[in-house]
Amino acid sequence: MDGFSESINCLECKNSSKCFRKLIPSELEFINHNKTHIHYRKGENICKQSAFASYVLYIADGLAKIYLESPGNKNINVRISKTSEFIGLSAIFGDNIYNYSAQALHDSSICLIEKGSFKKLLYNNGNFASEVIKWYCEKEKQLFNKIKSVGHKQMHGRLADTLLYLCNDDFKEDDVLSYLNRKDIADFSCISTESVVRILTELKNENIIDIKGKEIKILNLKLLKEISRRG
Amino acid sequence: MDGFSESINCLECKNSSKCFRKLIPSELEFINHNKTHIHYRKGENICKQSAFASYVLYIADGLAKIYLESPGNKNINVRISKTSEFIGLSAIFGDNIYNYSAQALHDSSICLIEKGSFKKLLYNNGNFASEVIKWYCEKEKQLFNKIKSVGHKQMHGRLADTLLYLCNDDFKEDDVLSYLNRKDIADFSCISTESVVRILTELKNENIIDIKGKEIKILNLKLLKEISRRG
DNA sequence: TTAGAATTTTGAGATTAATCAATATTCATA
DNA sequence: TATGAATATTGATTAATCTCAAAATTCTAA
Repeated sequence: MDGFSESINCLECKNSSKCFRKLIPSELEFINHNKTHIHYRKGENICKQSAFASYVLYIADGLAKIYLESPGNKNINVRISKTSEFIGLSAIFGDNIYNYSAQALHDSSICLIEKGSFKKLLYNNGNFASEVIKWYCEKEKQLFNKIKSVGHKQMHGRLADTLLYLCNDDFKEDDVLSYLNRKDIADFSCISTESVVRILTELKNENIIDIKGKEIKILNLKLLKEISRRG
Repeated sequence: MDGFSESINCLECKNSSKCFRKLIPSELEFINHNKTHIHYRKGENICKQSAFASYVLYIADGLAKIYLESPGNKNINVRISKTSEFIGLSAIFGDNIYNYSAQALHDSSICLIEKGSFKKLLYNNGNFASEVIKWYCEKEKQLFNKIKSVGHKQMHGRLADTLLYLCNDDFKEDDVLSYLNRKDIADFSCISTESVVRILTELKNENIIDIKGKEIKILNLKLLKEISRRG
């Protein structure tokens, strides 16, 4: 890791999450004194599944791939997290380890907030804690969708889900696909890389998507959604 | 639904969750005035995925199957929830609908807590909110495990995961399997009912489990865990 | 107790998707 | 820009799993 510390003040942070906006200045000051700030280069691991977790991570500015590791290099990509999102929040109350790994998709600046301090704020500020709960609600919903996709849909439906996720409006500005290869798309869909390639070609031939290298454009959203729905 | 209201006082509730123990008496009194209490018979739906959610549900006494519904009667069983657990917590902040369905496995008594009131308590009591976050942490971890299981493991590994879950010590007193049929086990593992039957027979022949009707006993835990690990 | 319904079990065949191997293309960098 | 490495693509084969059908068993309610 090639990280270096910078002194960025939480009170002046431009990329404050909704959560942090619920904090009063003295609380922000408190966070500010209990965090460090690290720069990660593209491709570096921001956190590793099963590693001891002393910090809650916060993407001050960046883009990260969140994934689960299983024996035999069988990864599952869970989501892409961007600026103003948390990584490893569950470390606060859980087993003290990260439940997933995160990798910087491009150079990213990450805040490491000391776990105990974060916890203290949650106890003292229900408003702040409520925002964190809100965040969990959203993520839980995403995970249910993933389970539905991977649990019962066949390849075409799964890949459609992945494409719909990655080409989602939330990522419009982020050019997410340019940082992902076919194996990444496969790991999102839980199918083999070869199958991804084959189905992408099919979808292209049917004019449902357009492919130029890494770039993928959805041409027929309605049909793609139908493929997702049918599974 | 054959529900009937009872007047059970939250301040005297024997099955209070860890969360509720963080509330002060006036807050419990507040909850008490903003909840109703309903009795569900075995097999009845406690909530339905996509239904409008005005309440957070709390299992005062009971056992429930939590599952995701997909088009074509393809259900996925997510977990078994028991006394002192919440159902539909995410309804508080999400789309105002339940993300999953819940069915009473035996006669169960459920508290319906008005959503707005629950929210108010979260805002005002960070201690309470923190317990809710803790609960989410646990559930998130379970969902990640499910994704790992269903995402890349083959039938044997998935079924092993299901058996390990259902025969878990947490359910020792609950006799969970007696309320589930082969289709339920299949829906937990995301494989076909026929495959479940076949693999159960294999596992029995290899003396890894013992089967007597619905009852399943794990004879060789180490080996079953190995099957789960190998996928 | 018994008939009918529902569930479980077994087998065979069809389908889906992974794996392996070979080739083509792209990328990074010397 | 030339070269090797990494990634992407294609095809053939193999393996995994589902589906369908039928039989056996268990459950339910008259």
